Parts: sequence; structure tokens; C-alpha cells
Amino acid sequence: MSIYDTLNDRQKQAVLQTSGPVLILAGAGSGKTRVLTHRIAYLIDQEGVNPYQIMAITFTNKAAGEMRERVDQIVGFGSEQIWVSTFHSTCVRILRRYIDRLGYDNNFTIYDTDDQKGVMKEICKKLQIDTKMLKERTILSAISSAKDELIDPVQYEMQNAYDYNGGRIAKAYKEYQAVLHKNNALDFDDLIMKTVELFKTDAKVLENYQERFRYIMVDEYQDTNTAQFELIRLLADKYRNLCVVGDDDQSIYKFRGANIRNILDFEKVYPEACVIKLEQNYRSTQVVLDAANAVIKNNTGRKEKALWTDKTEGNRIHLRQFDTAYEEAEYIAGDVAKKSRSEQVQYGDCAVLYRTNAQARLLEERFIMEGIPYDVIGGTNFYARREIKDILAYLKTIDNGRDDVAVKRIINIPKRGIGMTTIVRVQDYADSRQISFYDALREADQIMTIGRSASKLQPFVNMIQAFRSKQEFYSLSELVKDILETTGYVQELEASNEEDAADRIENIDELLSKVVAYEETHDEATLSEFLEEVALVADIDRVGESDNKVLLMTLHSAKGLEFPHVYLAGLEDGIFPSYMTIMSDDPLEVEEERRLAYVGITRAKDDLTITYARQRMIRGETQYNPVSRFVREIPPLLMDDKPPVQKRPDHREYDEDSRERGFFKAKPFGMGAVETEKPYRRVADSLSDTVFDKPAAGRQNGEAAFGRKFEPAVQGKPKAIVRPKRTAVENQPYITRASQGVGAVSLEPVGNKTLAYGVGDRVRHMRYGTGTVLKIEPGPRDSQVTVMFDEAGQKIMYAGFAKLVKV
DNA sequence: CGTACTAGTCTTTTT
DNA sequence: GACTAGTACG
Repeated sequence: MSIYDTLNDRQKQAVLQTSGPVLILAGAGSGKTRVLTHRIAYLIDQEGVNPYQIMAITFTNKAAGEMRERVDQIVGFGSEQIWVSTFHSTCVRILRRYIDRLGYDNNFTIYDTDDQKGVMKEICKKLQIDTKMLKERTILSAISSAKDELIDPVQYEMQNAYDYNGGRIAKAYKEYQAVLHKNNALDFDDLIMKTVELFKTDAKVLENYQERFRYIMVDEYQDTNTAQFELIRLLADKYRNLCVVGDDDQSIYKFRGANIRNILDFEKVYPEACVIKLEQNYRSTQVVLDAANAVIKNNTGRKEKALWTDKTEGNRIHLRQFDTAYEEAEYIAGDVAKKSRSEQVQYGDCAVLYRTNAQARLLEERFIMEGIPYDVIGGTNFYARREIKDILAYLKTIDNGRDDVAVKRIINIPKRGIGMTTIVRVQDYADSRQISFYDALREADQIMTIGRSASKLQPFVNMIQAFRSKQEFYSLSELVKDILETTGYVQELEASNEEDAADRIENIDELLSKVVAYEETHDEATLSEFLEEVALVADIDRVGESDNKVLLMTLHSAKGLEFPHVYLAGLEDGIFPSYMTIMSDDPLEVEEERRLAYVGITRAKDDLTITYARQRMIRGETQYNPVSRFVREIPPLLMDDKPPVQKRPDHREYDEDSRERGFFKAKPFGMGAVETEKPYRRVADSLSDTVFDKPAAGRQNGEAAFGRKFEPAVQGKPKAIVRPKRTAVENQPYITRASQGVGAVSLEPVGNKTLAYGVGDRVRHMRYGTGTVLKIEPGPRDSQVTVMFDEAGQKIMYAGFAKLVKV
């Protein structure tokens, strides 16, 4: 009996087929990670392959870490020699060694979206690009797509010379690359592209890696873009032992360049490829699988597969409709609480999945009220928070003085009286001398134009220089502590009356413990390596760190995970699928969303609950949306409730309708960039009239159905409007003037006069828990409330923002 | 040079 | 609704 006997026939075949190109089409939950890890073990144990010659590539650090762990378990000896990592860290590792051959320093820095935006902003200024017409974002995403397709600035210019906007983007692209090069920085896309460039320009280096990595495995292959495909193709070109694992039905990253053709055309590129389908699902019940299959079969151009399981039929899918998103959140939190009380359900068995990060907020508030431990994955990355980026900018400056973006970020943080004018003048000087911004600072006394400001620059330079020399004998954490102390960063925060100063300080503490943890796991923790690791972590990598908490995340983040109890929230046309895709002329966009629905459904092991709300607040606008078309694609008998009958089930008709009525201008194209003045609300308004057979329960008041627009006209019946506007309104110190007899409906925080609590009262705060009010200081606009929290200690906060609830 | 307020934008998803 | 960049003012 060997470890391979636990595999089914197909899986075994995939493990044993070690030579030549192999495409494993692995349906959701079909045990692909098991196959990959066993395959690695088989290569080493049975075929005597040197672990050193094996490479496994994934998309997230989490997936890489998981695979590493499982490989370590079954491979015993030499497993640490296998390269198991993400595309990005693989490339960084290669580039750190060889990028000098492309004219960069090997200690390059990695720019995140923020840094990129900063660079682009300056470029637009320099090239006199009107950012109202052509936004930094737009340019950057055009550049990113170009890089995904391995198109360099020169090619881009050739392809877009005839187009006005294209031409400008081409110029910006060229300039952008020049700036990054000057700053010795690479962005995310460069990591892949430059590695490919390296392989193509330096045959020796390529040969070296080809010879080393004789067995290459790629996970989530359906998500690779052209550049990543090329990277793999080059690496595998000599020995052609390339095994890719993927599921075309789970391709959900087109927006970041994923090319579904990579998987669909694999057999064309590798005619000798062996194709193996894994269709037995070990995860979900038959009901869940039937639902998933029923939805995905509406897509065209997919590789035919049908998941099956020998697990039991299972519960029917729970379908719940609500009047408002608020009630939806209330139900989900309540249901989780109920389950955890009565059944053998742990919080960690539950996950709530949604289409957009913004949807997390309502759910979060509700989970807090229920006292359920939860974790929100995604949204803003920890390392993208302002205070964290500030500290990292110090570290980057110490590590690599050529990173102008980092230097400029911190030159006046904390405040040193160095303003825009001085910075611009120093930059001019640097430009004229062809030196970096930091080097210009060091010569500040030479710069005539800045006059007496030079005296403010000198201490800054001295401080950085001091850090640099201390770095020699300091540990990483000592360095960070020194930075915090010398700059007085934390003191400045403490002194400031910014409302979230306490959170910021907490984050800094967390950073410090991450630094310490890094030192503990890395023998010779260098600053460069730390910065690099930090640049490449994604939020999803945190999953598993938190134990026994309900996880809240987007459908995208949920890919690759599984939970006994899954809630799919906000299943409404317009949310999921999003308006963007419904409106799109390209029907493939809806297909991509359908794959996302497929991913969502197949996350559930036992129990799936689908919820949707008639009314939802999006970006300050109330929308009315019908149930998602994807729910309608699920056979009703698989669900415990039916979606409501609609007069006109096809959404496209509404679009035409609105177009006729002049609500829609043609899609913006070319340079014309036609205005699109809040088109969505209009659709929503027109929908609310036509969608439902009977009036939605939430709008007996008539006007309420039309959303905020008409609110001022409503007299005396605030409830219907107030409710969806803010969660748990009745518990909060918000009082409508109507109820005070003033007349007009208002939702202003009324502050000092009408706080629902006083000194000595017990109150609850969203984050800090319960505490006692010590002091209330009335201010002109809002009162400052001092609260001694049981857990979090004493905090001073503005009443209007703190949303304290009397308990 | 720093601040405090206003106007405009945004998001659909992320390594 | 929330965040950010830009502006007017001290």
C-alpha cells in the first residue's frame, strides 16, 4: 500500500504521467493540490528526480505555502530545494540575480499601485496631459495591459500612433519606464515582463534555468496571462516536462490580463500533450454540484466537463429575499449565530462571499452587533495603509536612495517645514544634474534657488545617513524602532486629534511584530529582502492565520478555498453580474461573471445560502435590482424558495428602453470620452417601475421607492427612508428633526444637544467594544466624548463619527 | 508653509 | 457614502 493508492484512477494517471506536456483539467474540488503534491513526491521517490530540478508555480503566497507544507510532509528529504512560489516571487528571485544584465541595479524596489500613481501624476504634469480627459488610472491600466501582453513602449507607440489618446499613452508609457528605470524600480507587471526580456536577451541565463528546472508545474493555469505563459514556455522549452493544472470554468481574472486561450489552446501549442480530466468532486453535496453545473452550462466555448460526487444529495440551497441590504446582513449574521448555537457549526466553518468589497461594511456592522468573530479579507492591503507606507518609505530610502517616490513621501513626514516649492526646486536641480532626488538633497547647500530652506533639508539628510550607518549593526526591528523614535512618528500621531490615530498606532505595532516575526523566520534578515516580501504579499495570504472566525471576502478572493457553510450575498442583477458587464457589448463579459458564480457556488461543502435584496445603497445612491440571472439559472427544485416572477426577465430590454428614452449615451470610445453623468441611478429608477409584479414591500410610501432624490419632499414619514439609509439607525445617536418637531427630514448627526448618552453611561463602539463615558466636551460642530473602554483603554472621539451606542 | 473646507470621483474583481 | 485632490485662507 503506497501513498498513491489513495488516489482515484484519473488522479493516479495525472501523477504517473511525468514526462512531456500534461494538461490537467481539474474541476472544482477535484483534488488538484493533492495530485500536484503527489506528483512531486512521485518524481522524487520513484523516478529519482533531484528535488532541485522541480519548480511549482502558483498565484498566491497562500497557495504556495500550502503546497510547500504538503510537499514537505510527503517528500521527506530535500523538499526545501524545490522552488514552490508565486509567479511574482519566482521572477523577483531570478531578477535579483541577473537584472544587472538589463541595466538595473540588483537591489531594485517594487512599486505598488500607489507609487505608480504618484509617478504617473508627475509624468502627466510634465507631458501636459490633461488628467481630466485622460486619467492616470486609465493610462496606468493601459500600460499594465500592454505589459501583460509583452508590448514594450516602442511597440505600443507603433500600434497606437494613429490614435490621439493612444499616442499620448505611448508617450506616457515611454516616460514611465524611464522614470522607473531612473528610480531603479519595477512595478508588478515588470517583474514578469523583465524576466521574459532577460530570458530572451541572455541565452546563457535562460539555458541555465532551463537546465535546472526540468520539471515544471503550474497551478491555476487558467489565470495566466500572455507574459506568464511566455515565461513558462521559455523555461520549459528544452525538456518540455510541463504540467499545467487548471479549470477553464474558473477563469475569473480577465481584467488583469488572464488569457483563457492559454488553457483552451494548450493542445495546439503542445500537440503531444496528454490531457487528463478530473471530474470527481470530493467537496460538495450533489445539490450544490447540480446547481453549479446548471449555471455554468450556459457558457459557450468551454471544455465540456461534468462534476459528480458520491457524497449525499444534501440540503437544498437556501434562497432568501430581503427588502434591503440591511435586512440581508441582519439575516446572515443572525443565521450564523443561530447555527453556531444549535448545530455543530464553528464560526470558522462559515464564509460570506460577495461581488464587491464595499458590500462588506454592512455585514461587518451586523456581525459586530451579534458579537460574532469575523475577518474581512481584501479591501485595502495592510501594507497599503498610509502609516505603514510611511514607515516602509523610510526603510526604502535607507535601502535604496534612488527611489525618489519613497524619499518624497517622507521628506515632510512628520512635518519638517519642507513644502511643495522646496521639493519642486530640488527636483529641478536633480533633473538638471541627472541625479536622483536624494542625491540632490545631499547637495542642498549648492542649490541657489532654495535659499534658507536648505537648512531644513540638512537634518533630514543627516538622519537618513545616520540610519544607513546604524543599519550595519542594527537588527531590522531595532532599525524600525529607531526610525519611530527618531522621527517621533508615533508621538505625532498621539498628539494629533485625528479620529483614527489609535488605529494607526495599532497598525504600526502590528508592523513591528511582523518585522520581529520575519527576523525569527529568517536567519539573516536583510532590509531588502524584507521589503521585497512585503511588496508581494496579498491579503488572501492571511487566511488561516485567524482561527475560528467567519470569513468575509469577495468571490475572487474565495477561489481555491472551501467552507462547510457558504453565504452568497447580493445576488442581484446589477451587482452580480455587475452593471458594467450587463451593459457591455461583449457577451463574454457576462460569461466571466458566470464563472465567478460557479466559483462561488462550488466553495460550499454542505450548505449554501443565497441572498438578495430589493433595495441597496451603492455609492450613496439607492438602487433597485431584480434577482440575479444566475439564480434563475439554478433549477428551482434545488432551492427551498423560488425567485419571484418577473414581467420581463431579460435585462437587455431595459437597456434598450433606457437608451430610447435618452438616458444612455453611447459607450465612451476613442478620445471622445462622452460624459456619463451617473447613468446607473437612472437605470435603477426605471427598473423600479417595471421589474416586479407587485410593489416592493419597502415602498408603501411611494416616494421612497425613488430613492434619495425625492426625500426632501417627503413629510412626516421618515421611517421608510431612514431605515435603509443607515444601519441600526434606531440605536444610534442620530435623530431626525422631524421627530423633534422641526419638520424637515434630516439625518445630520445632531451632536452635543441630543446625544443619546451622557457622562457615566455605558456605551458600545464598533471597534473598541464597551466602555464608560468619562467626559463630553461640546464643540461648535460636534462634541468630543472621552470614553474609558474596558478593553481598548481611554479614547477621545467625536460623537458624530464614533457612533457610540448606549447599552 | 500649513490648515480646513469643497468638489469631484469612485470600484468590479488583484498579484 | 467615502476618499482624495485641489483650493482658499491664515
